[in-house]
Amino acid sequence: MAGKTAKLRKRPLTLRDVSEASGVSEMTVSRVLRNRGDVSEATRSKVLKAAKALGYVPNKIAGALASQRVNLVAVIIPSLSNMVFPEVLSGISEVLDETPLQPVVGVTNYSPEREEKVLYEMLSWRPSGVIIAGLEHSDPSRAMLRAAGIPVVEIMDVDGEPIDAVVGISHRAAGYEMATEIVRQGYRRIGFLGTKMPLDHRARKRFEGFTEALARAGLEVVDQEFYSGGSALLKGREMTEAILKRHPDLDFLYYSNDMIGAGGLLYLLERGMDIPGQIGLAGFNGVELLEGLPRRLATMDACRMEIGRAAAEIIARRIADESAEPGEKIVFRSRMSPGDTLLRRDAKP
Amino acid sequence: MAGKTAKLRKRPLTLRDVSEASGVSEMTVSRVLRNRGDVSEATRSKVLKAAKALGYVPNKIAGALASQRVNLVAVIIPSLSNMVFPEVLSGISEVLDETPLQPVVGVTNYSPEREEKVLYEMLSWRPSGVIIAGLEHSDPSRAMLRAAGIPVVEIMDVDGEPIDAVVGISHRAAGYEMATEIVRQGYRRIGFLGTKMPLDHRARKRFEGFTEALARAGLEVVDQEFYSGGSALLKGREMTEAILKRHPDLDFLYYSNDMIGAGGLLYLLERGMDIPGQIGLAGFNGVELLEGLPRRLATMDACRMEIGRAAAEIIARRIADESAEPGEKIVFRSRMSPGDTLLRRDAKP
DNA sequence: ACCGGCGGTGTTAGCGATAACGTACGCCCT
DNA sequence: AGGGCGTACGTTATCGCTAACACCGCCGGT
Repeated sequence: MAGKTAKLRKRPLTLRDVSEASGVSEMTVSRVLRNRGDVSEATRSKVLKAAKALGYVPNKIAGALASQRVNLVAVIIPSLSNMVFPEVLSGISEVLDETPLQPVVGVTNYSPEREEKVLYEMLSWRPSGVIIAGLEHSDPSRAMLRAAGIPVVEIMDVDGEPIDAVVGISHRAAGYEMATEIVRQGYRRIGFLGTKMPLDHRARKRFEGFTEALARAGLEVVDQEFYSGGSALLKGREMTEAILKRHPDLDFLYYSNDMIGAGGLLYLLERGMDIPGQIGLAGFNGVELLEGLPRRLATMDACRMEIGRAAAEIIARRIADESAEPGEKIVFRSRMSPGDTLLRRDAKP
Repeated sequence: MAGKTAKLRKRPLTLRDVSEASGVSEMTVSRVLRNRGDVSEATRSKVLKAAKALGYVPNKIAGALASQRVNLVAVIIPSLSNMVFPEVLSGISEVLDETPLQPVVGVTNYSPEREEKVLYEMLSWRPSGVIIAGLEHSDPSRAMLRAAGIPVVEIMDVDGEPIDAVVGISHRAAGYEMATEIVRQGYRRIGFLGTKMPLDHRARKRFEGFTEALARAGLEVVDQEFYSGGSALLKGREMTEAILKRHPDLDFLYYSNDMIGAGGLLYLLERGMDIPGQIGLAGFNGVELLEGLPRRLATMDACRMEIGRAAAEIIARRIADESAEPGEKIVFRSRMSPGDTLLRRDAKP
């Protein structure tokens, strides 16, 4: 019944094998496998049967070289353990799933050198487009992106000079808005807790926007505390303890991300602090995790899924239509969610 | 000074452009760019200068086709939002970074159909090896993996029939061991809370091992509660509330993962329950997050990083040395960490 | 002086697929 | 009957790179 199906072969299968097995030319097999061009139903099924029997998997390497087309989109992000990026990725996947395009992910660990290397590797596969986190890249990286001659979408952040298209939120504005609200609610002695990473430009921009708004109100950050590595939740606890030890009179803590914010929240609740009366808290990101906490931490949504979707849509459009305009810019508005850790004295009655 | 560097070109750059710019043959350029074969220092630097000036990025598609070598390792996992898999990935990356190999990730969302599709796509790029989560695959998937003629490492789980090599822990044993300890500590009315996913075979195996150990002690799970989707932490709360409403007399809750376990823990602490006296809790995975919680949840480590590393090492070895033995099997031992939510009455005084 | 060997470079022939064009055949219409 | 046309295929020529070998000085040993 069987055939030479599972036989251990030395030479890998090619179109030729399928063509011989089904008695038609390689070209016809190629047409069948790609659903392109006219093939009669009879030969189509004959070919498909042969291909399946042999267990043939087309060689996209050869296909891509011949057709000068690669249905890959390079997606370059700093980290996978941040929870932010997997969400962006699923936004991208959702959109690309409806197209022939496929995302390929590269991770830079927030290192410009690695970014450059990863980018080089990815571009050497001649992807049809690039989605890359951030607007800050090394000169060689920018040069490569420009020279690649493919659509490039920089995501997450819009505060800077894009290479081509850009989709994101203004982190500077997000920090500004949060500080404004904090001040409006009457908090005055404000501490900041964040990552040590000088290369997390988005966290930096949030902080800059934050201090700018404080300055406008004649305030400045009373004290700061930084961390790197380790369990963010635990670090949030430790940093909160440390900063309050130095300044027990702080009445607000602004965390650069929700995870350390959550750690701080748990710590303060255990201490029986009055939140948000005695002390207010806020983070950034709107992570799903927060929903299960004893109190909802004040935060701002980073629009992760939307950013992913929008970026993928730009890429898809640009690839489908060569003449589409480059340089598109989409700015999402980060929504504030005050939760239970920020006073809510309404401005208007 | 400049040159025709950033000129907007129609025809993409090829080796030929570099070879013309530097006055040597394409072959020599190829040798320089790959650091292979003897090239004099003079021509080497000449070529490198020209390549850099042009902004040339080699075309791996053509290279791979010509050399019949692709330094990609397909990594196929069910999900990125599970935290487990990013850790496995970093284990893999760490090891592969020391080799010419590069991981390429595909995500299946726990769907066998998607797994099959993703696998097909990846194999069509002719990777040098495959690392794939789980031992359960559709027949066509197994056939493809076998027919690919490349090293295959199935990871996470060792309870089943591997295709080639396998690296993981026994989830059945992990469930068994946890149940044994729970019983040994005197708990008797035990509830189970887990995911609804019938396709998470590892969670299922843990549960099977768990009930088997209970059966041995003449016990069975008193009640169960399942969820799917949404914030795991929140679901953990809700499920805990639900199951205790039905059975207020439960004295132990076994969660199929740490995240819902953490939700349950927070819920019970708020209720002022005596943990682990009145009720004990345990999860599975050993996620970093737990370190920041008010109490340390009892859990078992899934050896994620080690699994990633070991799998990558097998792949690297097999690719470096064609004659290396296939079918290797590495079983890690999942370590129990009783934390603060499981009584600790030692067996021996 | 001759030869072998070696470092350095060029030549030739694919790798496995697809684009573009070519051809055979049947069918309808005049 | 013959022209015109559309369908269903086959042929040929790349795509950009590398393996394998050929080549060519130049060196030192005998």
